[in-house]
Formats: sequence, C-alpha cells, structure tokens
Amino acid sequence: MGLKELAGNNLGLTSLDLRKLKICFLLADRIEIVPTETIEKKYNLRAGMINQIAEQVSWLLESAYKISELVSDMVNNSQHITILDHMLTNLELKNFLKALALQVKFGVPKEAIGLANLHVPNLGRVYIQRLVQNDLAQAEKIRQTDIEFLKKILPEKIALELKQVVAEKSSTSSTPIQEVDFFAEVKLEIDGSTVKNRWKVVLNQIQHVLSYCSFKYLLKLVEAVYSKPEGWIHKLDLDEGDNQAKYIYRLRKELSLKAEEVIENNGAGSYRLNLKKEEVRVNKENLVRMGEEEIKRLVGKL
DNA sequence: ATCGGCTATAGACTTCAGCG
DNA sequence: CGCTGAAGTCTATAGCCGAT
Repeated sequence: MGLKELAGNNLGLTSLDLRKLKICFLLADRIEIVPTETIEKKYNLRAGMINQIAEQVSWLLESAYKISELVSDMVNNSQHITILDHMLTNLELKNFLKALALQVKFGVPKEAIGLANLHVPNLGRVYIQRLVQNDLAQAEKIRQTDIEFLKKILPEKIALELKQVVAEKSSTSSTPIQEVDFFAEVKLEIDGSTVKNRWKVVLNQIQHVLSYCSFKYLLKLVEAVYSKPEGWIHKLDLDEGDNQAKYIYRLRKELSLKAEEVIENNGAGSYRLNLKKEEVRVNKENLVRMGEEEIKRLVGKL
C-alpha cells in the first residue's frame, strides 16, 4: 500500500494513526537510502525535520532495546517463565531492536550499520549506499579494495579517510575485521587510576574500586580475552597455589556479581570474562603510569 | 584493610568398580 | 552389557589467622 491509498483513508484510520504510519514509511524509505530530496518532496518535510524524527525514533528504539535487556536479566533470575517472558528474552528481538535503532539513527540498511558507525567525516548515506552497491559494506572488504577503486566511487578525500579508519580498526584488533562486532558497546572499562590504594573500573556504567589482588585478577582475565581462544584462562595460569576460587569469589563480590555472571567457569579449572574484546576498554596509559611491574607486564600483552 | 595460607562444607558433576 | 552407588573432582562460599 502506498501513501496515496493511505491518504484516501479507505481503512477509516484516525489522523493519529495516519501520522504514525507516515513516519514509519518515511523512516523505511530513509533506511533504504531513498535520496533525502525525494523524501522531502514525498512527505512534504524538510531535511532538518526528517533528521529530528529519525533521532527521536532511534532514541525510543534504543530505550526499548535497553528495557528488553533489563527484563531478560530479571527473567533469567526468576523461576516463572511465561510465553510473554520468552518473547522478551528472545535474543532475536533484542538484536532486532538494537539494529533497528542504529538503522533509523543512521538511515542506512542493516548491512551498512558498521560502516556508518565508523563515523568517517562526510561519509553520508548516499556514499554509504554506493559502497553497499559495490558489495563493500564490511570493513574487511574495504581494506582489501584498491584505493584507486574507492576514489572512483567516493570523493578522493573521503576515500582516503575511510581507508585510514579501516586500517586503524584492524591494527587494534588481532582477529580479522569481519569478526568485529560494530554493535558492541563498552561494558567494562579498566580505568586504572587509583583511589587510596584501590583501582577504579567501570562495569555496565557502574564504578567499582577494586583491591590490588582483585584488580590483577580482572586484568589477567581481560588479557585472556585478548590472547586465548574463547578467552579461557586456567586457574594455574591465573595464579600459583590453590586459592584462585577464593580470589575470584572476592573479585566477584567487589564487582557485585553473582556466580557465572560476566565471570564464567567451565568446570575444567578455567575462568573467563564473558565479554568481547570490543566490549572492554583498557586505559593503558593510566596503568603504565602506576608503575607496578606486574601490571605493566600484563598491559604489554594487550 | 588487605593478602594469602589453611580449612571446611555443600552441591554439581564425573569416574569407575562391581553386580545382575 | 547396562545400571547403580561410592568415591573422587571441582567450584562456590565461607571462616580463621598471622603478616604487613
């Protein structure tokens, strides 16, 4: 059904319904990279208004995503699971909301979210569409593409900038770039500054100050996320002796975590952080500045 | 206050010998 | 061979204590 039929209002929709539908159609067009000029004419709105609508709707979608995440956490900890809860815990729904929020925000198709999220200056929807049409939606593909070809489909300055950003992204990550999750947000931040002998970290937007021992354990777990397959580190690599369970227990307690939440155990004597590399940010400068040899050594491996 | 050594206990899970 | 129960392993959670 197009706008004209809707405007004819054969379905007896209220004007409020029509307004909502108009925004839906508008945003859908925008995601499919219909040129802004066309959208302006079709919906009789100017670009500024269109961007504002996208911004607001994206924010609401992002909120819906956050709620779905919270509810699923609550449900995971409860015994009573209804069909509704299943819908809310559904990973697909969460991912859908998150992706849609970003799609609406940037006004690009799903496969181009990562590209838009690179925030390359002046790389707007239209240029992104050219990249998508040339099967260059993934950073890795752009990395492998000759700069001369990029210059043909993008203005030279943007092409050079894009190449550079993509190269930087891959050098900070040891895995191939296609595995990088562009949706990832920082969940754990190792700040590394100290407050009265306690070390600052931020987990899920909540700040904690850890004892040296707990902090060291956390840093070792982070290092394993970077260096080991699946991020598992055996307790004997964590520490000598046989107190590891106790120290992990103390670390969890200082982070207000329950067992198996964020810090997992695999039943074979290994522990890991249930986080992706992209979800962890380490302030290396701070850590090195503290001058602790052991900490410096760990930072060197990141 | 923090750390690390030692100890204990409950519970989940695995292994294995012995039995029918 | 499959089943069962005992023994063993591993973890989470603790407590106590002495050193710093």
